[in-house]
Amino acid sequence: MKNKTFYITTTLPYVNAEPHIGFAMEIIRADIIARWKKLLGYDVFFNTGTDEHGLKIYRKAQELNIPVQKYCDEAAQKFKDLTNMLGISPEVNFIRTTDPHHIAAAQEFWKRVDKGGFIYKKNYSVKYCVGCELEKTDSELINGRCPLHPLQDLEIIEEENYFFKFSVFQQKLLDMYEKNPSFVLPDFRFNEIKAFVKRGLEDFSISRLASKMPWGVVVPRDESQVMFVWFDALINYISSTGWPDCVADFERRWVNADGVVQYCGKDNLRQQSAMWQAMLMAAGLPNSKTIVIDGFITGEGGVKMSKSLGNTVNPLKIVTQYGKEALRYYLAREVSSFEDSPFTMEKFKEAYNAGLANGIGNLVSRVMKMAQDNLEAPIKVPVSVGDATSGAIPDDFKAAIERFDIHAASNIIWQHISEADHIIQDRQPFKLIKTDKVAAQGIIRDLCVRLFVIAQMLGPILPDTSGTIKELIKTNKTPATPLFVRK
RNA sequence: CGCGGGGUGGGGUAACGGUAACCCGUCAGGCUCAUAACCUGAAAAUUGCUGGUUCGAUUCCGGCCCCCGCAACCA
Repeated sequence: MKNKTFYITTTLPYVNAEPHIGFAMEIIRADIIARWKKLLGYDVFFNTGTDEHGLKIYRKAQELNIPVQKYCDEAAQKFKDLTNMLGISPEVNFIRTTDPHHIAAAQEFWKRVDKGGFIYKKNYSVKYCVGCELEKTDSELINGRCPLHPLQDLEIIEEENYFFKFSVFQQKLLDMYEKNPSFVLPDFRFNEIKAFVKRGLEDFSISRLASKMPWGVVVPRDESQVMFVWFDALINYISSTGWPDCVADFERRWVNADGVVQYCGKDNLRQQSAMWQAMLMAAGLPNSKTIVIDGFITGEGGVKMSKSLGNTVNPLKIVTQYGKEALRYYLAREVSSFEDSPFTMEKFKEAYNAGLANGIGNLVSRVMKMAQDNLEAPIKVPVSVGDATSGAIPDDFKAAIERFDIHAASNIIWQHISEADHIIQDRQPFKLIKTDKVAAQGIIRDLCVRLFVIAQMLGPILPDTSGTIKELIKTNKTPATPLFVRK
């Protein structure tokens, strides 16, 4: 029998800035789901990568006075390194929008959309601030003026661009939403995008003049234009599967997959759940199946993180200080699955001590010490540790993770940890062993089984810790050093 | 009347028609298998304000106040 397949992707971070905690959260969550599905026996295709075209990157490289490609190569390497540092599944697919295959795919995609009659040319006027030397959008302006240079009049630059007929997809999108009642999660985000589409859609420009900004995918049959970075970047979700060359892979990984999940932050709601879906429709390709929207990690007091406020958090620094499992723990358990959540180093340390050092770490030490000293042999554990259907994993945990509520799923694990601590306190096997060895051994074996179940659930979230615990149970050893040293 | 999210003990969150649960912190006690860990108990919330529905609302409805995103090409 052929394995069921599952597709999951993050958005591709734009390489004009250092990796930030928000993206770390997104990719860790996607990884948790990917690992979970793998545990269930799915053939999982897990995609991430880097978005490398566009004006901002072009300018950034110019500022640094290095070739754009070189800048992108270095930046992409940084994000690749990040995936290792965060303990992301090693088999993750890493796509770069500058990969030749992706570029070819983007051009093929364009051709199909064009063939369908959804691309046309028209004048596009850009508001340009000479002071900033940047194009400005209306939302950036205050009273129609650049807030940084309010005395200067904005220049209006007219250029001819290609546009995508987004407007004609309003009803098709609404119909698609209707047919897929959980297309966007959580539901309040789904409502938001529905309301947005109902208000009416405007066509958007999808190219730029190559003479002004050459760093992009060349438009087929018109070398004077390059694709606007959004358009090309979104296509990665299918070019990564092999489309259009390997149709078989595309069909297996995307078209016929049992799940096609796109994880993204709330700032990406429109792009993922409306624009990209319309683009797929225009190219005659099947839609995604689920879009999961994360909240933001904020600074103290719910304030937005920003460099100017100095409240940003570097995920690599945390990994260096506390380890990747600690960061994964925090992002899974302490951060709301769908709403904004604050982050401070103080909170992080508290959570680390409470959940990891005092929680799972301490429990492993106390249970395995008793087991090592009082059991003649390791307990028998389910042979196939990867078999999540064996009944070892509680149903409520399964349900929570299946609805992408990683926070709730994590809480269930820690309930089990607390329960085990209570059992030790109430039944005192360490004392009972002196008077009724058989009974005490029974309790200790039961505790080992409970610990094994906990390790099973921990698998997708803290893969290393899960493996370590299982190994200790199998060899009936207490850890030589604490799993998580108290900080 | 642009759209959406939120206001719950000192901090962070949960619940959701029947007087509030959890984590951190504080205080007192217990245990000794364990990482100054673990367990028990205590102090601490009129659940933003205000009307209404109801036998009963934190939970439903209306009004108001405040905070935060988004408001289209911000990749």
